[in-house]
Amino acid sequence: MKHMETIFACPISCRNCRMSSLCIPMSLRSDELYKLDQIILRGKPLQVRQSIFRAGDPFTSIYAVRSGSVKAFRLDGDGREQVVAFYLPGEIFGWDGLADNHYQNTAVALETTSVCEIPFEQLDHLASSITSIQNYTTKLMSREIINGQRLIALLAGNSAHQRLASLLISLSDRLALQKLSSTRFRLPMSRGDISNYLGLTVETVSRTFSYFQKMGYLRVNKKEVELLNLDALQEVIADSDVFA
Amino acid sequence: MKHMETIFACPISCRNCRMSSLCIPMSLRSDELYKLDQIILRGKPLQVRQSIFRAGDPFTSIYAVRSGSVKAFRLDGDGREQVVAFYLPGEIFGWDGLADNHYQNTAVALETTSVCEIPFEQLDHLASSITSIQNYTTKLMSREIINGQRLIALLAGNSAHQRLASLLISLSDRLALQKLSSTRFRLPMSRGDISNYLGLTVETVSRTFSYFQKMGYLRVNKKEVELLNLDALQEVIADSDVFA
DNA sequence: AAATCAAACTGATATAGATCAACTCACCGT
DNA sequence: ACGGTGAGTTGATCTATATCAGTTTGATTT
Repeated sequence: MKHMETIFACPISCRNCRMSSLCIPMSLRSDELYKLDQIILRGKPLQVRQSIFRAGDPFTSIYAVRSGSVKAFRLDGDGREQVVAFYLPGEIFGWDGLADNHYQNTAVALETTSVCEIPFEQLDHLASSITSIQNYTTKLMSREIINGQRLIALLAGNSAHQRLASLLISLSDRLALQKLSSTRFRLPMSRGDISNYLGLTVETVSRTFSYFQKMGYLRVNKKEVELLNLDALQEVIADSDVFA
Repeated sequence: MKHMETIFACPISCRNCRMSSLCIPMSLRSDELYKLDQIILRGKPLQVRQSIFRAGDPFTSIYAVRSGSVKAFRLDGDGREQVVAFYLPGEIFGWDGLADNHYQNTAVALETTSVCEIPFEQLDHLASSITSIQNYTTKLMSREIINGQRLIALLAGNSAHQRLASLLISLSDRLALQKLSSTRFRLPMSRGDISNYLGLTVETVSRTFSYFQKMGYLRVNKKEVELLNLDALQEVIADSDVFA
């Protein structure tokens, strides 16, 4: 073991993972963390468009994003894809596979991405002795339900401007959790992914970016964005046009 | 105990509940079911519009619909309500409260409704010794995540016709699980609830019902519907207008 | 450096569904 | 029985966003 550590300059474990304060380790004592660390699989980084799992694959594991980002989508009736979530570092995905032991979604890397694979059977076994793991995974699933419902509300009741503003604020908030800049960042997903996720066309997304820029709310150039006026964006979201 | 049973003509327990084959009991052996039955609270029926819990209330329990039906909605920014789910007999709701120990949604009865309250702390305690309960609740949450994602896909990528057809087919399928007619039933929710849930206006929902009726897909009168051509409705859903 | 290609942006036009307005009907209380 | 109230329906018009049609840009190949 010691030997291994001398070979690999930077052995990867939860202990030295930058995301540990956002991820499952957050809820664990040191001895518990050790046991968790033992079951986690860390493969080589994924390339853009490489899939982590595909809809229909047998469910084996949940995954945590270590670096990079992931989109999850359903294949809808015919073959159209419908993006249902984006995942950033520290976030955990794959719960959709649990209900009937097969993933319902496909998860693919949006950029060069590292994920931690957490075999569910082993996690579940750990959970039976470490209640904080049980509690935490349950909370994670509840959080996923809430996030889904938040998106449902966004899609059912909001304009294109509100939808895009919401996504930008959401990304901003989640980057802040990672101690990264919440105002200047690179969008990991394409305009096509954004429009699909928000139930709009690419043209509308593009025009809305242009509009926000014209209004001085942000600066945008391809995937680089700088949010210049968070309050204005919040206001876009809040403004139900009850009083037009 | 025996005494009690003589007083109440029909003592309510999971054992004689018509929904037991859809609900948690489904996964349990007889001795396990006994323990579950002990912790479940069964209050008097709720009247229309009565709430089971409200957004912000401390999380205590999950709930199973015994009879009647329930809508769950978020309060969005300002005070607008956004319906995120409908629950029918045998279905379980309240998972949104787990993440941070407060319900995110409000749940209200759409008609006279009986629910079983399952105190979560006690359920969780049971789950630590009865693994089938643990497994089943986890699957229920996963199912809730998937249902949310299905709705997201519906809202993001489908027309008014497709959305309403989807809801009707979903209700039909769920009624079939209850061994009720899947073609003739009473909608428990108002046009307003339907339109809110589907991200449409009441007028559009009404017109779409009329259109389906004109096409002979169904007969509708207020809340009574009779589905006359399931295949046609399925086709409405499937038809991506790739080829218009 | 030229050629190719995909992503993003922008303009012109079309349309699904929203909005505004009126009407019907069932139900409720008096 | 009689007005009142709210849910649902239907019609006329409006508009946010889709669709169609380029153009620009930057990356990749040759």
